[in-house]
This record gives sequence, C-alpha cells and structure tokens, in this order.
Amino acid sequence: MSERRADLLHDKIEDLILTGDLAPGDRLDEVSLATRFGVSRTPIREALMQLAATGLIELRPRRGAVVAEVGPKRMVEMFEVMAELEAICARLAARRATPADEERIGAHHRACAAAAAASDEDAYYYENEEFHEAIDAAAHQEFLSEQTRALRRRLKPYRRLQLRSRGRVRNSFDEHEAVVRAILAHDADAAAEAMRAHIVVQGERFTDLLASLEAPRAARAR
Amino acid sequence: MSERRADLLHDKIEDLILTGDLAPGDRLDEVSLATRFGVSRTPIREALMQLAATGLIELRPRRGAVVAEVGPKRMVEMFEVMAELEAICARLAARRATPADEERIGAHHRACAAAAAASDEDAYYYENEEFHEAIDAAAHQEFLSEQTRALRRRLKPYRRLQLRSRGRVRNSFDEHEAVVRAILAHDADAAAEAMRAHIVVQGERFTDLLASLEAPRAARAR
DNA sequence: GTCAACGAAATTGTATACAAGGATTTGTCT
DNA sequence: AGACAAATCCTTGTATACAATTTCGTTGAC
Repeated sequence: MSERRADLLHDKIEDLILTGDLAPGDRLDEVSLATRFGVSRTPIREALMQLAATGLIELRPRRGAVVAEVGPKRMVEMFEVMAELEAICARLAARRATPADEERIGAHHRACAAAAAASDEDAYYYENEEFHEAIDAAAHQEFLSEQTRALRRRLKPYRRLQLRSRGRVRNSFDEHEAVVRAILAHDADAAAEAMRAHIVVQGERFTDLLASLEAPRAARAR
Repeated sequence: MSERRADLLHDKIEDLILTGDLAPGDRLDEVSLATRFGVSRTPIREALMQLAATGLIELRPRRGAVVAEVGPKRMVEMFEVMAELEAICARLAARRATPADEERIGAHHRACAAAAAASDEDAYYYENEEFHEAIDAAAHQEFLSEQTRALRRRLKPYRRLQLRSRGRVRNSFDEHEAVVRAILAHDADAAAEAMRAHIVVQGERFTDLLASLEAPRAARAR
C-alpha cells in the first residue's frame, strides 16, 4: 500500500488528465511531456505504462498513448462494479467492525454532517472519501480494500462533479446515515444494500453523470 | 481487451513466475533477465512495471523487483473477491443471457463433462476457463468482465494446482451444473449463490490451497 | 570475537543516441 | 481537381552510456 512517493511523475501526468487539462482522446506525446517536466523520455514512458495499467490512458503499439475515452456505457459499468465492491465492504464491515472501526466511521460521518450543514462541497468531498475508506478498513479485507481504492481513485473526478449537482450532498449524507445505522446494527444485508443504493447510478443521477462526462471537454477550447 | 501480442516479454517473465521457475521472494535482476532474453534492460524494465501493476511482482524503489510473496491470508482474500466478482457475473448472466450465450455456456459445460468423464485434468482445466469466460460474456458487462478476467489470470496457477486435488474435478463439475441450471432458469439469486459457493475457499479446500502455496517452492532446489 | 565504519562493486534510475515503423505531405497522373 | 503513390518527417521502441544509491565485503578497533 505504499504507492511509492518517488513516482511523482505518474501523479503529475494523472493530474493533467484528472483536471481536464488533457481531454479524453488527446494524444500524449512523449517528448512534449518530457520537456514539460524537464526530464528525459525514459521516466515519462514508465509513468505512461503505469497509467495504462490503471486504465486511465490507452497505449497503442507504435502509435503512442491517448487519454482513454470513457463513454457513458462504460462509465455506468464502472459505477456498477464500484457499487458492488463497496457493498461487499459494507457487508463485511457490518460483520467485522471493531469498536475502534465504528468510532472512526462515526467520526467521519459526523464530519460529513458538518460539511453538509455548512454547504461546503469541497469539505464534504474530502470527508466523503475518508468515510468510505473507514468502511473499507472496517471490512478487514486487505485485497478487497486495495481493489476498491483503485477503482475509487479511477472514478474520483466523476464523483466530484456529481456532488456539484443540486441537492446531491444532502442526499448523499442521508444515504450515509442509512449505511452507518446498518453497520452499527451489524445488519450485513442492510449495510450492503444501503451502500449499493448509495453508489449505483440510476434515475436522475444518470443525467448528472452524462453532464459530468461532457463538462471537462466543454470547458476546453476545441 | 487487446492485450497486445507484441508484448511477449511480459508473458515470458510471467511464465517464469507462474511455472515456479522464479519463486516468491526471488529477486528479478534486470541484467540477468536482459541477457537471458537477449534484449537490453529497457524493455525488461517496462515488462517489470507492467507485472508490478498486476501485483505479480513488487517494485521497491532503488532496490529492485521481487516476486510478490502471497501468504495464505492474502490468497484467501483474493479468492474471496474472485468469488464475489464471479457471483455478480453469474447473477447478471441469469438475467441477461441471450439464447446464443446460453448455447455457448452449455457447450463448454458439456465439454467439461467430457473432460471430467475422461478424468483428463488438463482438458478440464482448459474447458473450465472457457466455461467461466462464457458466463462473463453472458453478463454483458464489459468492465466487470475485464476485472474478473484480470483476477482470474492472477489466480490461475493456484486454481490449476487446486484441481489436482482428489475428487476436485468431480465436485467442480457438479457445482458447474448448479450454476448452469440457475442461469438457464433465469434465477439470478441462485446463480450468484451457486457461483460464489463454487469459487470460495472453505473447508478442506483451504488445506488444498495451503498445499498449493507450498508446492511451487518445494519443487525447487533451495 | 564481534561490531562498526569505510570502500568497492553491483544494481537501479536517467539520459541520449540510434533504429524502425507510421503519418503526413508533396508530386504526379488520370 | 481529385486521387493515389512515394518520399520525408516525426514518433515510438530499443540499446547503450552515465550517474546515483544501495549492498556487500573487508579492515580496523574495541
């Protein structure tokens, strides 16, 4: 779980994509990136391959790398898998959470409450992450946590944009409430179901998602 | 899903590990690998990074790569996640399988039957893979299929060794039978449960797994 | 005899040079 | 004028050279 700090190049390029500086479909020229970051092509190539492994970019042999195009279909699929993974985490957490785990979950839940009350979306966004990670940890399943965190990281930018939609923070918090109650009651099925409902993309959330898919490229000069 | 064929170096090194030629904990020296495969260090490094991304090896900054040590705890966790992923596939397959999907699943199931009847473990191993992939495909969830295939690939060597244990092929086939019936009956819950039971490590299967963890390194000269 | 410190060798990380394969542009022919 | 073909340029893939860090061995002192 160390995610070696040394590899800041990986994160820098990732940021370029996550912030929308590089839009889906854009080519990632090795020499441009190399000159931009003041290094040679070698470390750039290594960073690109790592990013390709996570699915953020696509490597076409002899034809360079492009930012992965994520269509609505695939995006919904990713959220669907995410919902299942987090539901399993919640189920296990309901069964295996220690008092210390429960305390941590509760603390982050209260922090979410504060952020929601203050309508501080950025704070809520941050505490929301912590809340979900606390539940991951309470599941006491290292491998599952790693997979979940990896996918959560992959979906990060879309989640952030989703929270911007009207009333989403309030709804999100209410859903958290249901999850917390189920976990504290050690009701595994209820916890899983509440978490799945919290993550899954359905109804009006789908249109929010579509908007978030268009937003980054609309924000760019074309 | 192309898994570019050009990258045979990746597969070659992977084979070295999967066949037990390189045991968990062994260091992967870049120059040794380079001379062994008759290439320079550059492509070796790239292959190593890809392998690190899949979790097969571990990259310690400035200290080289080692074959990932997979303890019993982590192994059980991986099978646990695998069971959940495959269960979701089965659930979706029960709901969304087309007649063509059902035919494919049936065909591979019958091929498994033939292999089991002939006590041909290698043939069963192969057809078992095909059977599971057919169910993946029937789920019609591309992203889920990718994740499932990736993890299945990661667990491949352990599965193979598991099948070697006595009576496992017969049991495996009976479990397949239950999965197929549930899918054909479009009973999503039953399909998920049957699949989960098929994959999950429990009871005597756990001891088989422990044996499979020791087998590769015992086979080596130490 | 053991431990520590210094040094040398080996190994990883980075840069640069070279080779090979696409993509683009230009020129010619219809 | 449009389309096809060929040649050039640009980009990726690979090799090699160099720098930096770690590790192992040796030597010395306690």
